Amino acid sequence: MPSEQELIELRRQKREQLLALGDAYPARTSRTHEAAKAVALFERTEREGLEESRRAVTVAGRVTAIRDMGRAAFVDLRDGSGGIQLHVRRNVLGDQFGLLALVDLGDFVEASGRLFRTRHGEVTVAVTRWRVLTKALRPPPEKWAGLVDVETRYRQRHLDLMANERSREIARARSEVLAAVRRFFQRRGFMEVETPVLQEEAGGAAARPFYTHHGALDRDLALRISLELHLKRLVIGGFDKVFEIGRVFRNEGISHRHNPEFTLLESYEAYADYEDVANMVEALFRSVLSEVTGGLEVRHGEETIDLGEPWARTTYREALLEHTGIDYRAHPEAAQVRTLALDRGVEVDPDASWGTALDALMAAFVEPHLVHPTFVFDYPAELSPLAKRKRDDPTLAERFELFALGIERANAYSEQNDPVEQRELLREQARKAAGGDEEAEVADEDFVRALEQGMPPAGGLGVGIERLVMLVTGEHSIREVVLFPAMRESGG
RNA sequence: GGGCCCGUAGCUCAGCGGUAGAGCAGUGGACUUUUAAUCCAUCGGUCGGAGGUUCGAUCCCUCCCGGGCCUACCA
Repeated sequence: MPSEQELIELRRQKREQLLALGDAYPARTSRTHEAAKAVALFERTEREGLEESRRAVTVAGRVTAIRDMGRAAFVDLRDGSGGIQLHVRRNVLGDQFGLLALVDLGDFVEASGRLFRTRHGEVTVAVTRWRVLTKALRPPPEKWAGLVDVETRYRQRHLDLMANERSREIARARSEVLAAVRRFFQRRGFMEVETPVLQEEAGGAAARPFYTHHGALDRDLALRISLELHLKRLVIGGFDKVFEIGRVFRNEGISHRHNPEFTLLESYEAYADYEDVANMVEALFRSVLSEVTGGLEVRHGEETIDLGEPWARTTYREALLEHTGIDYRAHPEAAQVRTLALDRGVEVDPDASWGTALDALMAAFVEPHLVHPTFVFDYPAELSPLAKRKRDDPTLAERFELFALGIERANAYSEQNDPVEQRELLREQARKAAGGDEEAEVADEDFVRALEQGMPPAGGLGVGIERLVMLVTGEHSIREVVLFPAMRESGG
């Protein structure tokens, strides 16, 4: 019989014995204190020198260690608040001491008794009564090295969370980031909304969508790739400040920076432009960072950056010129830019457009250097079909991206609200799509029709939540900040 | 997608041509203030899968499956 099966079989037998004695899975517990609260209570009363310090408590949690000394044992318990130690003694517990033989690592138990401090100084429950709350059939990960195997950590995240404090910290940080983002927008008078995930056409970004099928309607539907087009319709409808935090899906490669589904934050503010949005982003990031970490510094490997210092501002043209010596105005043909890229060892598709080739240069030579937070303003209009053109230079769009630690963290526009121009730009994209360009955006006639109703000038923002959580936690793999990252089918 | 690396006990890892080891966990025993408890004994393996080379393969070769890092695209 395989060893794992033996381990499980032994635990099954203990479960049977527990059931014979009463229950191995009682529904009701009588916990009076979380572990951390019990310890704090003891420490407080102890400081005050009260006799009452030996207060009786009932705690409950998962057994993480058992140190058995024959007629007595120490049992470590952990609940959501932290841990506390139990001391079980034969002469105190009598018959109930025998329960120790049926308790394994990973089980949940409840224990009552007075608090005391051991010789080594640990606050401990002197157990007078205890019982099993949940019998676990599988053993927990090893206690010292913990769970290291990355694949198991991602596929069986419960084991990872059980074994690794860091994983629990990251999960909590993500939750706090989301809460802090919501507080920020709520304070500024934004309304949180929810828009459809299933759509006829997936628009608002350049990405390949996933498709699914609606049975009753017998119709294929796309999963959204952005939130943009619906949110703008809400602005048209009269909601001046809206935001959504929603899952979007992009049918592209999986990597340490890309998960096929990720959480996107988008906000739209009427009567604001991209300069206003830039100021807001700065405030947003600082607010989130200080609320979650208590400071404005971020450590990432060797690098430490201080988001409290003024953020750099440059333009697409200046940044490219500074880092590559290329002024794209001198090279208006796609073929010229492709040659420049190839000359510098950057791979570009032979039929890459002018903008795509420029972006390859940006990604290779500029972005990695943008360690301290840097706004890059005024993208080539060709790359930004949903952004308003600059009045004094129609080849540029009122768009910025924010970079920090070499990675794009935010993307924003003064939104295009001229329906005639918008329709023309989207038709151009449609022509590219028809010509086989998978990156082209899909024209959405319903959206343009809505624009014809009149959209006030508005500033829009997009932030990948995972990217923000990675910034806050200093993690460099998206899989560490997504609880259940996409994996291939398990095999081998 | 390309390059490099990895897959051995439930977990963490050694071994790298002669048929598999340690620690933790488990089991039995000693121990009533331990905390990686300690001490003694002991159980536990299709060495990711399939082929090939060889007298003999966990080890060398090929393919497949899964994973990681770097790189590319995106957010």
